[in-house]
Amino acid sequence: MGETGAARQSHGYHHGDLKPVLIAAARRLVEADGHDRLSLREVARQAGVSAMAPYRHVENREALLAELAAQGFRELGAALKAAADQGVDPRSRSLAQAQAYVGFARANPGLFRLMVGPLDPAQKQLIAADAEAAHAMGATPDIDPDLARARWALVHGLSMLIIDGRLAIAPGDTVPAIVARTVAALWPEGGVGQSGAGQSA
Amino acid sequence: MGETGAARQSHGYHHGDLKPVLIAAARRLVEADGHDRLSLREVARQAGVSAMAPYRHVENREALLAELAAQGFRELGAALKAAADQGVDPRSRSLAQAQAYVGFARANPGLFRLMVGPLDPAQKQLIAADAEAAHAMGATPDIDPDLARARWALVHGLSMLIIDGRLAIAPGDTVPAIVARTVAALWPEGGVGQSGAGQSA
DNA sequence: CCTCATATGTTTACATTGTAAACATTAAGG
DNA sequence: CCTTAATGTTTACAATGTAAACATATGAGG
Repeated sequence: MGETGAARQSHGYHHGDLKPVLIAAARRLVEADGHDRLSLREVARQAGVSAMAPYRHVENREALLAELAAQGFRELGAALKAAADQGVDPRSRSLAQAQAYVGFARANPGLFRLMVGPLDPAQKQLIAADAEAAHAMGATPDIDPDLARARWALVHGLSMLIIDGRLAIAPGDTVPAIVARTVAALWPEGGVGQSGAGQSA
Repeated sequence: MGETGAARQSHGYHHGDLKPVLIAAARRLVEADGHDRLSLREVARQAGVSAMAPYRHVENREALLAELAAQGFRELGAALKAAADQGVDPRSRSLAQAQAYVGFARANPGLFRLMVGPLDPAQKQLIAADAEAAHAMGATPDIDPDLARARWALVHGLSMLIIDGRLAIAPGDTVPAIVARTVAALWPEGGVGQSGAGQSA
């Protein structure tokens, strides 16, 4: 961890730049144990700080989780935007976004479950903007809202089933390939451009 | 252990038929507050029994949640089976099952999230049979496994988005109607037979 | 009927957690 | 240098999960 700019290095009493450290620790723990098992005291411990120190930077446990969720939505939004920018036709764009969505969920299952799960109304307000932005990124401007909703539900459901290990993956098959074939069910007009989804079997 | 068939009513020291009461209380609390906030002590309190009494009937908190999940999977399996039995052509059968799946999730959101969420490996083993049965009920014997997976993911994702309130429902629109139209996106060959999905506006 | 093993509840005890309150230290600015 | 706000700490308390020891009810066998 590079201590440049704002961070102090005295580290005697005042940490100097604690909040990002807390968030990073929380994120690590959420991935390790799930957001419902996140302990503020353990976060403090990992940050090498007293049990009450986090309360100088977040209102309470829920607020810390909300910040984590907001961070996640910002990252997901960026990933979806990047995916959208790399396709030419609507179909390949949408497939790229599906891969990005599922990819994010697989890379950050604990965080994704937190983002997707129910949250206190107060905290929900906090992440609303970021969540909205991510969703806007995910919804390609289709003519048919039913089709857009179907795509979203499909990709979301696929993500959930995958990260919960409920989807049997045949030996030799890969998740991106499964995503590509599954999403293709919503585009009956021929095969999709399988960019980078190699099938080894 | 020969149970006399019904509950005792002495209720002085021994309750007599505590376990179902505990499970019912737990289920109520899971719906009210979410499974992550379930407190064994509160379950005991609701059952009018001491804090340690539940441990005579379940190993620990996780095991109680696992029993709840298993019960949920049995009910979901029954609902899917009933739905399958009431359609004639494969398409209306599958739509009925989709409605049953989403209907179950909407009727028992807390339980559904528990069933769907991650569980200790030990407890997962416990509910595996019931979960498997429910999934088998949900999977209509299609020729194409990709299509079957797409349907499952779609319905699952739709359920999650709906119970988490992430789906805007236009005034006058209804959830069953949305389900019907969304699922129809996977059957491009014309409109589905909208059995019982009335639009109230 | 009496006795007793067993199933079922209870009380006590302890470690862990979230968080409020009061105290301590440091950084920054007059 | 002295004050003040920001940031960390210690102390304290209530709630939780759960282990251990104790209590009682209930059904089987004498």
